[in-house]
Amino acid sequence: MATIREVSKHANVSVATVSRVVNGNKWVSDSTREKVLAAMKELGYQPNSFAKALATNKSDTVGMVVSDLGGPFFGDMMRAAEDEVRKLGKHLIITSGHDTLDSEQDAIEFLMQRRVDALLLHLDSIPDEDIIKLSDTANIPIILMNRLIPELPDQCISLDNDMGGYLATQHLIELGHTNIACITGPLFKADARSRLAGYRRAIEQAGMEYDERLVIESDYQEAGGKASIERLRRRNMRFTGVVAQNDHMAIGAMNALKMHGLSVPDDVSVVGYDDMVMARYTEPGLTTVNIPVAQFGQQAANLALSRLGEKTGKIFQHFQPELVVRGSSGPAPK
Amino acid sequence: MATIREVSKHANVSVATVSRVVNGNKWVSDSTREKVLAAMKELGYQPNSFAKALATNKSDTVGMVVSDLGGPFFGDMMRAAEDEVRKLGKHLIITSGHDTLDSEQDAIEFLMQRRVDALLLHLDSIPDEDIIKLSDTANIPIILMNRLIPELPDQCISLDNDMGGYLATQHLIELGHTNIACITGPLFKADARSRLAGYRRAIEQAGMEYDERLVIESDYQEAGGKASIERLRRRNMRFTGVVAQNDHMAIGAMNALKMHGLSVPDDVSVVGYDDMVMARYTEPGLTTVNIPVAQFGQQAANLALSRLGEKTGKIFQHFQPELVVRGSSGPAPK
DNA sequence: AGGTTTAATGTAACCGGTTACAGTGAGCTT
DNA sequence: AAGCTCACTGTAACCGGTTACATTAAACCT
Repeated sequence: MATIREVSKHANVSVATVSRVVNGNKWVSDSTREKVLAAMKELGYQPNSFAKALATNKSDTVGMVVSDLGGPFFGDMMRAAEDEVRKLGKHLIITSGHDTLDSEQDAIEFLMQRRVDALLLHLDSIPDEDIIKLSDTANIPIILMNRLIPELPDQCISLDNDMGGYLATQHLIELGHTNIACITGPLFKADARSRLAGYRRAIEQAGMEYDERLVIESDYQEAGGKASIERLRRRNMRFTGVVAQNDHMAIGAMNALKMHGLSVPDDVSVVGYDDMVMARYTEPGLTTVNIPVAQFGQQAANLALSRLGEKTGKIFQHFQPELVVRGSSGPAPK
Repeated sequence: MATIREVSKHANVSVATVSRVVNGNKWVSDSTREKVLAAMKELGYQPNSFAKALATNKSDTVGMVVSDLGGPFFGDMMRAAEDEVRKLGKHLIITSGHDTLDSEQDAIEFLMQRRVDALLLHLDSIPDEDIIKLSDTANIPIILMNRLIPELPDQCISLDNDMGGYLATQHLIELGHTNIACITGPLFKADARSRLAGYRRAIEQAGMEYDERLVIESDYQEAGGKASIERLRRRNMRFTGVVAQNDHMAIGAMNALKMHGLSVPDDVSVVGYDDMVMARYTEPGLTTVNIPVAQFGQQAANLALSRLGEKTGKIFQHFQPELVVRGSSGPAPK
């Protein structure tokens, strides 16, 4: 692999001149530039990115941590972020946090050691304080995706989860439902708490009473959704609507309801959250709340790049969810 | 950020000694090691990976090119590959080839410039010859995923697509179907051709005649599956079974059949290929051919690592698909 | 005691770029 | 013609590690 010095010998110029040509510095005469370009082409010269990074202390690399490299949710986010980053000739290094505290910390350390220029983080387990500390000590832009940390408002790309919970619940209320259950994610997660708050707000605003017995804390898994229906039945709670805090649980709930001979949506309406691919394919199609996942990735990347002074333009940081109505929700039975 | 020289001053030793401690070289006395470790901790020393890469000409990084960062197919592959790579303290850099020739070449060039230690490639558009050339010139391991290049058999992780096509078709034959249509992917792609060959083999082996009019070349998209059913009907072909070469097209086909008032599987049986997540959620569940996607990623990573001499053990390179029977296939109607 | 081995450590060149600074010569001013 | 710009180019230090080789001192022969 040819080095800059070989190129400089070949073209009869100094290394500084070659470097100038490579980096588009204007203080090079046309004839010299030609010579250098010819030599570069002849030797198949490719600059060594490590040497460059070492000398400039910049890696032209953006790091991203996601909870899970699989999963359609993150796929769209990664794709969108990579598009933005590569437009500027930079790389995206993606690592997985595997949804555990250790692994998330490990992933961040990994990327910091790689001296990424910025960090796009989707974290589930690391608490706010640690992120704030990281943001203070690391002297690179740190962007949080799908999370709102009050102390770092201008580094967050977030969704109004309260509004999402509200929309889902309000939809069922409008359809005439008066007994609406809620299956939540783990309530130590902020998004689950916000969605629940939105549910409660809708209930109370409609003049109904918030009944804790209709709320089941679950785990964001399909099996959890199923189990939640069983728990509701064992509590002898009457309900004609179910707001699940994600699509997995909603699908589990639908299956459990069917298994008990109940029809969705004739007997019970079900609303999900996330609008994952399968929501379109269930029978009936799942009414759910859409999250602009690709936007998260895109705007997070743009926010980071603008922090680095490499990009200008408006950046949207706070997104509103939208209700997607399909077949799983209908008028309340008489 | 502390450098190795600062640490060496702090511990009253030379840089060489610090380097030895960091890299676990045994020619260091216990007392010195203690001193150095203490100094490292005190200064919060983190080795600069670029300096290391520059000096050793190794990046501890494996590059991966996938067609699409979204899509459940690649998610599982990436996750499995990352797991393996990180077990050895290395990084996976993933870039997207976006399913186009230019973009795939670009992604490879990107990664080569980053001096990755090995390359895991899932390529759709780059022809065999170019890959062979790349493999010859690049002096790092190049591993192909889900592709079999005859000239590079020991660098390929592949699936027996012929067998997959055969299994799907044979399944319908066993159920008594005698008129079985096939909806293929773009036939310039090798996997589509192999799957079609398997279809034909099953048909002919059962003593039936291969009828070109029952074969529709499509595009691996849901809309394409739908359109293919329309074309079959316009051709006035009678069929009670459909073998689609991926799940997207199978789902499109199912929807089209339903739209024409036909029941799946009572009137027409449908078999897909890939066993994507949604195959479980359609109504009825989609009978399909499973691809061990995670295995691809895992074994590709292991193959690369073993080529680098960093790992030993058996590696599986050639996989057999398996039929997953769900509700979309049933006995042929009388 | 002198020579040899062995363990532990240090010195300095090197990896391949960037860039501050110095230097050169042509063209322009006065 | 001397002085001054200005455009262009070169020299060499530097980024932060690795590692071949030199050095040192203690231990172990015979």
